Parts: sequence; C-alpha cells; structure tokens
Amino acid sequence: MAEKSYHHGNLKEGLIEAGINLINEEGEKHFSLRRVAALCGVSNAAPYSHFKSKEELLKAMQNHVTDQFTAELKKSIKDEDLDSPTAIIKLGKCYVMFFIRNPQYFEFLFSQSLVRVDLNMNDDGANNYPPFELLRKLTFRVFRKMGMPKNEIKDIVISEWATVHGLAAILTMKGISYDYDWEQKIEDIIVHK
Amino acid sequence: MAEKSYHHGNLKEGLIEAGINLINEEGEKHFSLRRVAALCGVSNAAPYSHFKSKEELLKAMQNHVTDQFTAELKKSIKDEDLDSPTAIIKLGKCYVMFFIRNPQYFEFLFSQSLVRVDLNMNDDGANNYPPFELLRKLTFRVFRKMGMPKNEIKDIVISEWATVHGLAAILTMKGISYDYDWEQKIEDIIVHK
DNA sequence: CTTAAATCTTTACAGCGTAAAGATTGAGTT
DNA sequence: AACTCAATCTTTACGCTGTAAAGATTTAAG
Repeated sequence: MAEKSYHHGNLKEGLIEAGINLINEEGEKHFSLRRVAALCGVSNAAPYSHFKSKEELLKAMQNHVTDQFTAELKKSIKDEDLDSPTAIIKLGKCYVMFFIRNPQYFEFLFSQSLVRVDLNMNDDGANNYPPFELLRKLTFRVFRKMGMPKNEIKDIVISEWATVHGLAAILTMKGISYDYDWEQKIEDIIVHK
Repeated sequence: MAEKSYHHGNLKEGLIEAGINLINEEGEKHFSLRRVAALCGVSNAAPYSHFKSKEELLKAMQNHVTDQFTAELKKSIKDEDLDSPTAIIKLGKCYVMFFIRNPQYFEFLFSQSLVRVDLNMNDDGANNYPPFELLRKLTFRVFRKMGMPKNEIKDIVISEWATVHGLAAILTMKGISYDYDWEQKIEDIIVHK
C-alpha cells in the first residue's frame, strides 16, 4: 500500500513477481527488463540496483518458481508411506501435472537452465536442483528397502526422472493435442514399466 | 565459387546454413538476423527477400536440422529386423545420442517448438514431427506382432518417447556432470523397464 | 547534523527486428 | 537486340532493447 515515492520499498521482490506474471501472460519472448520495470512503476535502469543484468533477474525468477515447484512436490508425498513405491508414483505424477497446469514454466525453467546435477549421485556432487534431489532420495529409500543394490537404483532414478521430465516436455509442447484425463493417464504411463 | 556480385545466388540456403553454424558456435542467445546476414556478406535487410521474419528463418533452420535428425534415425534401423523390439532400442538410442553429439540442438529444436503431434494417434492427426512418426510406426509394428491391443501400444509409444526425449533433455542440460559410457548406459536405462 | 550508502532517474549508445523506398540484375518477350 | 518486369539486394529510418555512466533522492549510521 506504499504511496508513490522516490524509493519503491520492495522493488527486488516486486520485479521478480512482475516478471513471473509477464512470463505467464505473454511468454518469455515478450519479456524485457524495461517492461518489468514499467510494470513496477520505476525507470528503465532501476532494476540494476538489485540485479546486475537481465539474466540475474531471470535466474531469481527461475529460483522463485523452482521453490514453488519443490513445495508442491513435497506436499504431494506429505501423507504417503515413504517406504512404498506408491510415493514415487505420487511424486512423478505431481512433477508432470505441475507443468500441465503451468505450461509456460517448462520452457522458462529449463531453457538456459540453472539446473546443476551430478548424475553419478556420489553424494558429494553439487546438486542444486531440489526436485531431482527429492526424487533421488525417495527412490533410494524405497528400493534399498527392497534390497536393490545402489548401482541399479542409480539407473532407475535417471529413468524415472527422464520419464516424468520427458512427459512434461511432450505434454507442454504447444501443438500437442490430447483428449485424455491426464491425471490418470500419466500414472498408467509411469507405472507401465 | 561465386565472385562478389549484387546477387548472392544462393542466399536462402546460405542463410540457413550460416544460421545453423552460428547456433552451433555461439548458441541461440547470440543469434541475430543481422549477424547471419553479415556472415553471408549481405546487408541487414537482405534476408527479408527470402524470409518474412526472423522466426521464419529460424523455422527453416529447425526444419533443416530435423531432416538431418530424421535421416540419422532412419539409418539407425536400416539393417534391423523391424518386427523385433531390438529395432526400437536402436532407434531410441539414436534419438538420445543425436543430442549428446549436438547438445545445442535440443533447446534449439524444442524451445518455441514447431512440433505438432496428435498423441491420440488416430491416424488422422496432423503429425508433423517425423521422428515421433518413426517411433510410433515401428512400435505399433513390433507390438502388434506380439498381439498387444492398440490402446496399450499407444501408452507404450508415449512412454518410449517420454523416456528418450527426457533423457536427451537431461543429458544436454549445461551443468550435468556424468562419467558414463552413455552409449551403453542409455540402452540399459531404456531397456530397464 | 553530517556523511555515506542505498536506491532511483536521466541520458546516452550500440545492437536488434523490420518497414519502406530505391538500386541492380537477370529472365522472358517481342 | 532492346524492353520490361519480377526477383533480389541496399540504404535509410524507426522504435525497442540491454546496459553503462552520472546525477538525484532518500534512508541509515555516526
């Protein structure tokens, strides 16, 4: 409720929020620093007090959306038995449905991606992508309980991630036509193997 | 070997080729119409005689790369028994390896994608993405031979595509670290299910 | 109250996509 | 061979972009 004054008061968060709105409404192609600044009622160069470049603002926006994504993933297995394969299915379904509900986010998060993941999964890798970390930990927990050796679980983790990530990629392609009840269909496709 | 003259002689193809080279060497972020024009030794506006916009040139470039991709996929199953699941594995492996060899192409082909696919696969859908069509036809052929009903095969096709497409997406992420012999590993991951 | 740091504005510049108008060339007609 | 027209290319120009630089305003600390 801040009145118009020289200082915005909350410009950094304001830019991130306005930027995400702009992406949602018009897509990344029509995103520009100047437009975001205008949406916040500040001048062209004002964002440079908080972000050293357009890319830095985009990264902050990506991190914000990733946080939201991660929160939904965690919520999806909150009441599940974390030793059961059912939990993995729930998590995978949530992964895909997030992008079906927010199709713009897929390209936004993964084009020029910030994701840094160690697929060797040696527990010392710099894995800065929490959604993958959730899937990795849960899968190791479930399959270790079933007595599977670690090396095999590694392949399963990658396979699971590839499946849900690939499904999200395919189902958010602009021209895709589909008549399914995806909520159920996704589960069928994930479980099928 | 054309000497410098007012007319370029082969500008349309020249722009497509120079554009793809630019993408390969510097990435899509540094791609611009003016730079491609300069690479071809013509003026800023010359491309507009052949493409009505930057997007149209990019589409032509995407189609060119997709043709190359499709050719490699066809070649990968040229000597295979097309009634055997082995052929599907070969095709899937080729799908992923293409993008491992050409990491820049993944984002280039699928961000702002031209892909138009009917996942209902009613044989009347407008499917303009030949790589998917190859996978779809081959999979139906193999699994029909095995007596599987069409509805189940549909899910398998989507699952297969999601897996290889997702693998390609993951393995071409910029920060991914991996120590594997992927050629073999990919097969393990695809077959695992 | 003074000063410094943080935040915002103004101005400026090069690069971008592309519209418009004009120059050059080659191909076809006569 | 001369004319004509369409295709192809250049020049110029406009508004938008990212961002560097310098200056204004406000807040916070001493």
